[in-house]
Amino acid sequence: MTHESYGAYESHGAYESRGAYESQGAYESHGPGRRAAVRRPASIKDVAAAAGVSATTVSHVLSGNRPVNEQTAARVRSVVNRLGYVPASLARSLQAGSTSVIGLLIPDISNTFFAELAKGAEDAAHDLGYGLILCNTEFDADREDRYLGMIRSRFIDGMVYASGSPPSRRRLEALMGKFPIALADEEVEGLERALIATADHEAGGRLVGEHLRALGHRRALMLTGPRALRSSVARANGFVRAFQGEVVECVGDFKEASGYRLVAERLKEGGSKEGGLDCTAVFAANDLMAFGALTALREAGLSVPQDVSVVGFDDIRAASLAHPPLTTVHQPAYDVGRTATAQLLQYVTRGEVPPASRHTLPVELKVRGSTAPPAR
Amino acid sequence: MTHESYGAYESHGAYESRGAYESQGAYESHGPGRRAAVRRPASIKDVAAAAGVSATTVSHVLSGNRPVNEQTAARVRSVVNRLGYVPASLARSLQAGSTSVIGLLIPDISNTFFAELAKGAEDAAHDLGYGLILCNTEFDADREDRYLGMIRSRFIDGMVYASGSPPSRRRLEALMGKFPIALADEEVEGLERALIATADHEAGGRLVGEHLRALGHRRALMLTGPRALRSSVARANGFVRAFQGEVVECVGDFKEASGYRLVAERLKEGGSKEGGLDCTAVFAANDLMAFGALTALREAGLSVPQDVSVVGFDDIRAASLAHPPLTTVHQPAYDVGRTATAQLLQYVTRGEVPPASRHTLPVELKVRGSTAPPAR
DNA sequence: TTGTATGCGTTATCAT
DNA sequence: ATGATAACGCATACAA
Repeated sequence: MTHESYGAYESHGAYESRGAYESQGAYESHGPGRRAAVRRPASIKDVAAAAGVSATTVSHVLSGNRPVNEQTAARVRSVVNRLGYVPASLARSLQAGSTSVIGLLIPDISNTFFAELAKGAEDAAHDLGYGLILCNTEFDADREDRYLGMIRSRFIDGMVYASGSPPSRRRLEALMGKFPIALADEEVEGLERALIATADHEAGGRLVGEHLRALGHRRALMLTGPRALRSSVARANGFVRAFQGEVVECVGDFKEASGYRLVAERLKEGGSKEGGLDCTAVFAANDLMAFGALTALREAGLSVPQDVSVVGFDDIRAASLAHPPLTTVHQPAYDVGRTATAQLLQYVTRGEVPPASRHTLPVELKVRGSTAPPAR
Repeated sequence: MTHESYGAYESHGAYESRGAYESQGAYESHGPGRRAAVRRPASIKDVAAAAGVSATTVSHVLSGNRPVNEQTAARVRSVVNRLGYVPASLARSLQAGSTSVIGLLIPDISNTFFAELAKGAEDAAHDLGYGLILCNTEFDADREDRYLGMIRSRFIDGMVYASGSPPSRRRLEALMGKFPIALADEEVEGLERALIATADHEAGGRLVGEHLRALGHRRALMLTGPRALRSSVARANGFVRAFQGEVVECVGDFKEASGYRLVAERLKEGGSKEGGLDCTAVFAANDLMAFGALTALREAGLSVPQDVSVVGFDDIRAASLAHPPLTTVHQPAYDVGRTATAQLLQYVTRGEVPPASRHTLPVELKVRGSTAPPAR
C-alpha cells in the first residue's frame, strides 16, 4: 500500500459525485434496518472492461507513471468515478513488496507519556507518507507476540518498539537482525547495537537526587521499575549516585497499583519506627507509581510535602493537575517518538536494516508542590 | 491476514531454534554498526522445494485444512523452522478477501477517555481474533481522510468511528452504505440509521443540571462542544432542561485551550458586573475544557468551588487528580468501545454491512471537590 | 495422501 | 500510445 493509495484517486471524483456512490454502492440495501450483503468491489479489470481499455492503461491513468492519451484518460476517470473504484491496497502492496505502514508497539496507551510518544511517531510517519499502526500491549506478552507477528508476516514494514516487557527480549533479538526495528524510550538489555532514541534517564535520576539532597533529605524510598529495564536501572543509578544518602529500593512495575502497594506495605510494616515510612522522601520511577504512593500516604494520614516529599518521572499530564502538583522529571516523549520513527523510516524506505545508533534526548526537572524540606 | 497468521507457526520452533535464525536471517549482516540490505524472505515455494513437496502440501501442513502424512508434515515443519518461514499475510489476505484487521478512528489518543475507549475496542477485537489499528486524527480532516482511505482500499475490514470532526459527515455517509462502520460515543447528525454505541449524554447533562440546581445555583455558564455533534447538543439539552435556571451558552471545541479562552474572554468582558463571571457555576461539556476553565478562573483570582463551581464531563483520569478534584460525569468509555466493536465485528465476520442498532450506555455523576453551594 | 492449475488485484516488463 | 503477459505469495477446486 503506497502513500497515494490512501486518497490519490479521490480527486478524480469519487466523492464529488454523490450520485455515483448511491447508485453503485458495494452493498445492496435491503431496506431500512435490514442487513445488507457485501458485493464484490469493482476491480481494475471491471474498470478496464467498462472503459474499453486494458488494465494496464487504467493503472497508468491512475498512477501517472506513463503518458496516456487525454481522451482515453478522461474516459477511464469517468468510469473509475462511476464505479467508485478504489485500488486494492493489498494487491498493490503484494506487488510492491511493502505496505508503507509501520507499527508502534507500546505497553499502555492510556498513559499520556506513551500517547505523546505516539503522536511524535505518527507525525514522523505521516511526513514520509507512511501509515502508523498503534499496537497496545497492556504489558501482555501474548498481545506483544501477536503484534510482532505483523512484522514477521510483513503486514508492516517496520516497528518502533517502545514497550518494556522483559520476557520479550529474546524474540526481539531474533527479529532485529531480520526486520527494521527501532527502540524508543527504552533500551533493551543486550540489544545495545540497535537504533535507539531515548530520554536521558540517568540524568533524570541525578536531577531528582540533587534536588532532594539540596532540600535536606538524607533517607529516601525509591520505587524502581522492573530490574530488566535499562531505564529503570539508569534512573535508580543516577538517583542513588547524586543523592548520596540512604536509599531503600523497592521494585515496582510502573503501574499505579504497585506504587500504592509498595508504600502501603512499607507503612504497615512500620519501617523501623512507629508505623511510619522511615523515609522523608519517595522517588517513584514513573508518575503513575507516584500517584499510587500519593494515595497510600494520604490514606495513612500523611500529608505531602509536609510529612513526605514525593517525586515522579515522565511528567504526564495529570502530574501538573494532581494535588499537590507533582514534582517530576519531564521526558521529551513527543521527540522520542518522532526521532525513533524518523530514524527507522530512514532505513525502511531504503530497504535496509538499521545500524546501531543512539540518540539520547535531554530531560528536565519540574519542581512543583510535592517536594519540600523534611519536617525536622 | 487471518488470526492464525500472527503466530500459529511459532510453535513449530521458529523461536525455539536460535541457530536457525542466526544462520538463515533474512538480512545479511555487514558487521557491527554497518547497514544491512534486505534479502527476500522465504516463500512457500522455497519451503516446498527444500522439503521436496508441493506448495499445496506446505500450505496444508501449516493450516491443517486437510490431512497430511505425518512424516511429510514433520519434514515440512523442519524446513519451515530452518528457513524461518512465515506466511505473507498480504498474500493470504488477498486470497481470503479480508485482512482480519479493523480500524478505530479517534480524534485524540492522549485524551484518556479515548484511550479507555480504545482499550475496550482492542479487547473486543482480540476476542474475535481481529487486529485493531488505532487511527489518531488530531481533529485533522486530512488525516481522517487518509485513514478512511484504508477502508476504501480494503486494507482493513471495518472501522469503528469515534471521531467528531463535523465536516466528515458527508464522507461517512457514502462510506457507511458500502463498508462496515460502527459509530462509537458519538452519533453523527443525519446518520441515525447506523450501528451506534454511545453513552447517555442527555442523562449526563441532566444529572449535572439537577446537581447544580440542588446546590442552589440559578445562573450557569455552559461551555458546549461543537454544535454539529449530537453529544454536545444532548449534553446541553439535558442540562438546560434539568437546571431550570438561566444558562449562558458558549460554543467550544472540546480542547483545553477553548475552555480557557471562553472563560477568560467572559471574565475580561466582565459579564454584566465588575469584571466577574456573572455566573456561579460553569458546566463544561468535557473535562479538558473544564481544566481550561479552571486555569482561567485561577488566573483571575477566583477560587473553585468557593467563588465558582465547575463541572466537567468524561471523568478522564486527571479529573480525580486535579486540584480541586473535578466533579464530572463518568462515561463508560471502555464499554462504549467494546460494545461498538463487538457489534461491528458481528457483521464484519459475516461479510455483511450492519443494520441500524443503538446501544445507549448509562453514565454516572461523580461529585467531587469542584462544586459547592454559591457564595451568597 | 499428494499434486496441478487457477485465481485473488495489482504493477512491471516487454512488446507492438 | 497501448496491450498482453508474467509475477508478487498464497489458498483452494479439482485430479489423481
